[in-house]
Amino acid sequence: MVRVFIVDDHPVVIEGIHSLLKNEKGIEWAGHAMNAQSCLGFFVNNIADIVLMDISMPGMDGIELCAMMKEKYPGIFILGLSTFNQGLYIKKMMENGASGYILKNSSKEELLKAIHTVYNGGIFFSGEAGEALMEYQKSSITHLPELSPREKEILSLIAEGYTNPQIAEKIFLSSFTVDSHRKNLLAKLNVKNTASLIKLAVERKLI
Amino acid sequence: MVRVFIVDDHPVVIEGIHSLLKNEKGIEWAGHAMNAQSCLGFFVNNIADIVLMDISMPGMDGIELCAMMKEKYPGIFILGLSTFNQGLYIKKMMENGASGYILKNSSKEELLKAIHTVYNGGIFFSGEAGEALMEYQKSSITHLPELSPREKEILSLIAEGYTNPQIAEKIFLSSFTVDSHRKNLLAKLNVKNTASLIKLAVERKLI
DNA sequence: GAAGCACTCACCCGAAACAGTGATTTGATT
DNA sequence: AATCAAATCACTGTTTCGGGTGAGTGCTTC
Repeated sequence: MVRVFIVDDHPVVIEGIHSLLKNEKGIEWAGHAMNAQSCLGFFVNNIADIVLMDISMPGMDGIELCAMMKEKYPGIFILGLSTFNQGLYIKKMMENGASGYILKNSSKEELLKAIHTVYNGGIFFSGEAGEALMEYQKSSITHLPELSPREKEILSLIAEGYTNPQIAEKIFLSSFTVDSHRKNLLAKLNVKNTASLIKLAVERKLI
Repeated sequence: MVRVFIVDDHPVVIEGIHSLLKNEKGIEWAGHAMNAQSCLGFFVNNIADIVLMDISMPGMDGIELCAMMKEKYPGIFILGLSTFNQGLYIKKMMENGASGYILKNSSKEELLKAIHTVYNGGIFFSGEAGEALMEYQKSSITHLPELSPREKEILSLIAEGYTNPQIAEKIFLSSFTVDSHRKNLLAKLNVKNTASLIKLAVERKLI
């Protein structure tokens, strides 16, 4: 019997997850709290195996609460809970001892899988959250050099499919100049051709 | 019976629209949420046909929420809701799959017309921004032609920055063949060069 | 069996991109 | 005053891209 507790400031989420789990065998509903203080209060006299914890809450957020809970009760597994993929927060929560992270709009199957995985000492990420974390790490490792206004402008025009001579005509420059900027873009962003330049630019929202 | 759900952080707006619709035959009040999280929570266990969605909300805004909702529940139609013509936001919301947009101070008649239009798969706009955005919607609705497996493979390799000869070597083809596929990609997707090809591919998640 | 599509290969040619090098001007910073 | 970065322009190559055209194979569909 896995005792599940939930901390979330949104009644609908609590209700939603409660109703997903209430008839599930092997799962016992330990209770819920709507903020960090209530959660800490609950665990003075009670216990649970898994805490589903919202990452963003008024007052103390999930990241802090996660650290406190793991310090006081190292045996309790914490599963981060959020509506959207935020690589940075996911990473911080993991650093503070969480065992995984799922999206609030996960399916019942995914939720149960997460709970059982974590209960058995595993790590669980819902697919999209895992991707977000990896994406975050990828982008935080290599932080991009600043592009000058002119370079951004030309980058956008390249992405729209204009050639050097066309760009030159459009913004009243020599095509040599456009070419220079283009080469600088390749060098600055450390890519070898237009294809990878545009891929990087779109993925990293440079345009 | 059209089931209508509303997401808005202003109680007055919820109450106002509720009272406009509650005695309307053919309309069923599915419920309301005051933020994106609650909305997503609601749809874990419930369903609706139309979601009236405020464009600007604390936390996750309507634009993000719209994208998530359409991804998870493609059959639900979303109608943007705003106090005035916010061109940029409306455009983004349409890009994320909304079916239209109405002003909060619309008349009952206009509201009903919007609901029924959208419920039947149409696009509805109130306000001056309507015409321009309809035009926009037409172009973004154009669905992309299917790419063959080989084409997808080569598209990915192009995006990774490989040239034709490099791709040819990598997958044991003649560089002429790779070039043929490349030209077919440009033709099929109706773009004029590598830059716009890759931009389209990344934006539309072809790779 | 004809038609259609995916996949393959081939060649020509002009345009564009990429590499390398070097230079001047201007405005901000120190 | 000296330095630095951004922005501008120029020339010379080589490589790659992109347009056009054509053709053979194999597999599926009608």
